Amino acid sequence: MASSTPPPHCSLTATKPYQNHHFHHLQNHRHHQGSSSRQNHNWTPQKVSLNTHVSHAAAPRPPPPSAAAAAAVVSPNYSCLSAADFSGRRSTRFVSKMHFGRPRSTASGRRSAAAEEALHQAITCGGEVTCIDNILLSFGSKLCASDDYTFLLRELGNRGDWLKAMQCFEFAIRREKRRNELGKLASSMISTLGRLGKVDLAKKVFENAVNEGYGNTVYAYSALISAYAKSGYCDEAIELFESMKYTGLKPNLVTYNALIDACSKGGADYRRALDIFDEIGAGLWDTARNLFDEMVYRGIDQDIYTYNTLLDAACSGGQMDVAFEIMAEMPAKNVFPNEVTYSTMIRGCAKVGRLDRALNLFNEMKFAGIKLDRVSYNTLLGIYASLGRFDDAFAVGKEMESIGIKKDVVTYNALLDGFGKQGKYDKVKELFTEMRKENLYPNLLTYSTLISVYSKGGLYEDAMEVYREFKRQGLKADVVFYSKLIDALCKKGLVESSALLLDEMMREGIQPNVVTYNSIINAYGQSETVGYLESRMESSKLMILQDVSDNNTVEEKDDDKIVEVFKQLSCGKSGYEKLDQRWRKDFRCVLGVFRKMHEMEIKPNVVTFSAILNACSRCNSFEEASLLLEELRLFDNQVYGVAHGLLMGHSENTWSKALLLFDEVKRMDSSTASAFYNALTDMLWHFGQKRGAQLVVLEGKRREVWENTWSESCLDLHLMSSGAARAMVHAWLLNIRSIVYEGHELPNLLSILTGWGKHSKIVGDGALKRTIEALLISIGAPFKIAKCNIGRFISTGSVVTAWLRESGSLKVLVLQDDRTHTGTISSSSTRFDRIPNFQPLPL
DNA sequence: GTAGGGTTAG
Repeated sequence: MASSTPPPHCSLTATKPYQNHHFHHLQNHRHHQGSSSRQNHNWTPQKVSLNTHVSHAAAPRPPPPSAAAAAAVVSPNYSCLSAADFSGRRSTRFVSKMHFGRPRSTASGRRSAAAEEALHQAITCGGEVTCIDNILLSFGSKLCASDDYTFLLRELGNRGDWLKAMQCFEFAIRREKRRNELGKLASSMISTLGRLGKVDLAKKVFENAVNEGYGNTVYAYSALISAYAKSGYCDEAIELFESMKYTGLKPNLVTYNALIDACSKGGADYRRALDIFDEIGAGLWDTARNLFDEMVYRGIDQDIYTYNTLLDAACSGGQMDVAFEIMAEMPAKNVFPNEVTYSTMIRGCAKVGRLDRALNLFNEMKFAGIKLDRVSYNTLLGIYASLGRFDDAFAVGKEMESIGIKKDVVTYNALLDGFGKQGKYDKVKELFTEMRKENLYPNLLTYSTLISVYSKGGLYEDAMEVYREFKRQGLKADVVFYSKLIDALCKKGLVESSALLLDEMMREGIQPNVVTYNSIINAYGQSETVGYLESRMESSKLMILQDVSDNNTVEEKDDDKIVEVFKQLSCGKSGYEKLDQRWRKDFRCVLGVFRKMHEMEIKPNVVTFSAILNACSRCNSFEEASLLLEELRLFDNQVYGVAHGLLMGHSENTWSKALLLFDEVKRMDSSTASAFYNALTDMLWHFGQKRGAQLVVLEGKRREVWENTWSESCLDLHLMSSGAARAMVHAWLLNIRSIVYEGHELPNLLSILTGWGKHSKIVGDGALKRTIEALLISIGAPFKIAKCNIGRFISTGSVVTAWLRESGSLKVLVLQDDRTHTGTISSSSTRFDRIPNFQPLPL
């Protein structure tokens, strides 16, 4: 570890990502952009007419009948307070977790029996303004000091009821005079609010506590830093940490742990409007790591929390190699991996597609004698389910039940998703019935999974039925719910219906995010028909949505746009086929969507870029595609400049810019990176820039975007798109050719693997295989399909050698660009001289 | 006062 290089005296102010942050006095703490207008600055519980729960969708029990009404009663200011709204990547995830509580948090048995009883009454009371006060008053002095009250705060927090917790807190501080106890209460309240994502309120509690003279404790600071961490407010966390210097408070281990957590989770914040490749993890990872080193420097020992937090940072950034290194160094520091460590690592592996390593970790865990807990089991089961290995998944379910952990909603959601992805709708229905028989209540995730599964399968009536049940439960859709549905409909070419839903979600006050828009961009040209662009819609028109209610008969009038959409779809008359076709074909509308994102301050990311390139690949007009890319350069010259330059065959500066871009991509996880290379290569290949495509693909190989792409005897294309794969076949054969001409022998058996094709979710879909088969035939390469593996082409070294020695083989293998910077087909050697890395790579 | 778990685009 980097402890050999001591950090500067105060490394925090010297480190890069936030060096421009100056200390602001707490009272001047700036507000989060976009949040200040929604924030209720004058929080007083008395002003709120409140009912019980604030409609947290993932409550373990279905909300009481009044929940929907309660959600409506609570002022919109409150429902918008959640930090989840600010950052596109965060959803209900962190909120839903809170409801299950943490068993360890109840470890302290210091509460009195009166506290338990008070809690019970608080939970069951209606939530009227005075009810908590009355309950607490009735217990009088039986509730002792901070222990009982912090218990109440925490338990109410675990149930998602921050309003009652706030009331309880205010009651307690009114009656408490000791500064010490007041400080404990404040820290506890801040922590509770932080866990529920109510970071603005947490900050107010903190500031108030500081002003009143009991908030200046390292506990309160740590709690607020942690609250910032949970909502992704890295800058604020750091600023607060730095402000501790001026208070004479010394950060301790917990403070550091929370701050590292903030750095690892803060990258999702859209306010860090850097470039489109500034994805999570990458930038802030250095900060987290520096903090770790700073702890070493200051003599603060790391504990299991520090390590698990740091590992989480590495894993969420897709940096699994680093994560494994860190994990390996733990025992030397006398910190031993626990089940949290393992589930963090396993999830990290699964995220970057290394399921083999994930499964190995499970074995390692068992070997190390670490018991799998609910999280670990669900993680394992989820991996199997996502792979379609249902026997294994069920075996895991059996095993967990055998040690007394019952299947929960998470378990079922994983199974439903897995079967749904494979199109096994009967099984989905069966499982859905089963989970209810087990008295498990479907939650938002369950419903959104089912609705999207059914929509993708065209089972619109089933989708509608589930949706109605979802509404009856009083659950509220969120951005993911809508995005999944929009994506499902886009994939069916129902772009207009998707647009309708986009409109509807915004009317509901749910902001689409980058994922929503990426789905829509991906829909362009999805099922391209012959001919193109006989009509050009103004891009702005795209966003004007039609009102389908006209098409409904009066008695069917249903005041719900989603139901209407399903109704129309299930009748098989969406009424938009014509429009859809137009939209589909008019891929230039992508620009309109892009502009819309810009307007809405939704930052495009690398997936947007890949989606746009894929849309280009589906467009038959070179002029249209190049024009689009050129216009997009106004938004991001680096990224689209490279794409445009390569497409136009500009070699002068383009390649050096491309290399810089590839450096950026290198920082991402492998599946994101390979999607980028696949998309770029596909587009270049599609428009005849085959040399360019090959350069890109070789650069990707050099940077190990696709693992173990080739050896002398085997070319593995299974992670590649058809363009990338074809460019790669040429490169590999040229390389083998050079081996032959150098006088070396080829291995006896040569094979080309295609697998099931790029990101194929359909078992047995051999699109890539068919493409490669056609290519091999067209160049006359003597390969044939292996008998035992239909995704594999094989040949023998001698046959291939003979073919490569034929006079024509070089000509068919060397790729040309249709367009070069001079606009003419010049002699190839000239062009190759201008572009580096042309020579087929030696092995 | 601090750490891990189900969903969305590729």
